[in-house]
Amino acid sequence: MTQKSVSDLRVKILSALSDPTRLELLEYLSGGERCVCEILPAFQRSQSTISKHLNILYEADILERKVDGKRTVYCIKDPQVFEIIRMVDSLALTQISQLAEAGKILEKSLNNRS
Amino acid sequence: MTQKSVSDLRVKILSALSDPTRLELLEYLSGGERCVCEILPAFQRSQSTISKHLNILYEADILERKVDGKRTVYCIKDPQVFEIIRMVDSLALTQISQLAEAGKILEKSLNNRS
DNA sequence: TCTATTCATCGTCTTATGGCGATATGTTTA
DNA sequence: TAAACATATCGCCATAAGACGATGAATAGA
Repeated sequence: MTQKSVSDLRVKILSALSDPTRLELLEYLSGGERCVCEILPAFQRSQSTISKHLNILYEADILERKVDGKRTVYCIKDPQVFEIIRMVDSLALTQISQLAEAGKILEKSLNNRS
Repeated sequence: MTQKSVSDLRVKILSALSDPTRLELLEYLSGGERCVCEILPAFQRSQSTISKHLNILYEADILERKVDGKRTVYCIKDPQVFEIIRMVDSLALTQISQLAEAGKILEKSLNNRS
């Protein structure tokens, strides 16, 4: 049973991370906890949209939420999530540099042709 | 420009990983390169579906593809992708154990109540 | 050359996702 | 208690994504 839960959670976490707005939200929250009214002006999205995104990250257990008076404060639950993102970036960078390398080789062979 | 590319690729990679079938495909391919006709019987999905999933992983630069006669062989391009998945699992496990911990505490307090 | 095999792609359907405005809910403040 | 504020949620639309069967294209073998 735990096995199934882990693979479900795995997909849930990865799905939550696979959206540009949510990645920006995480980056924004890397500076520490913020209430929604602070977050909103930093994003060019409607309040309902941001709220929904925050909730998706919360449901995936990536964000923590605490209600403080009439405000709701969100923060990163486990900074390990940034390690994941960094690894993805690292993979992406490897791909890009390989592409650039291929580009150079291609260019060189095109020049040699003339 | 590279900046935008990295964040695009980041989302592309994460999206590619956020599907249970594709994660299973990666796991299956962790044993080494396989042609599609080997992969198919291992999955209860139509040929077209598997082909599409493989293509998504290929487009995200996670899989490599080589045509060999009438076969197409897929393999993991960079094993670092498994590091990413392991980190996600680790995050998921932390969440589950925290949940279990909370469950115990709740149970204990319920018992104490009686 | 005809046939079978292997795989990608297309068309279609259904469901999921992201976006928004409007509305509901709870909380301070006047 | 009324008004203002802060958020979540609802209902809707448009687009994306996953699934399948059917078709297409390439290769291998008879």
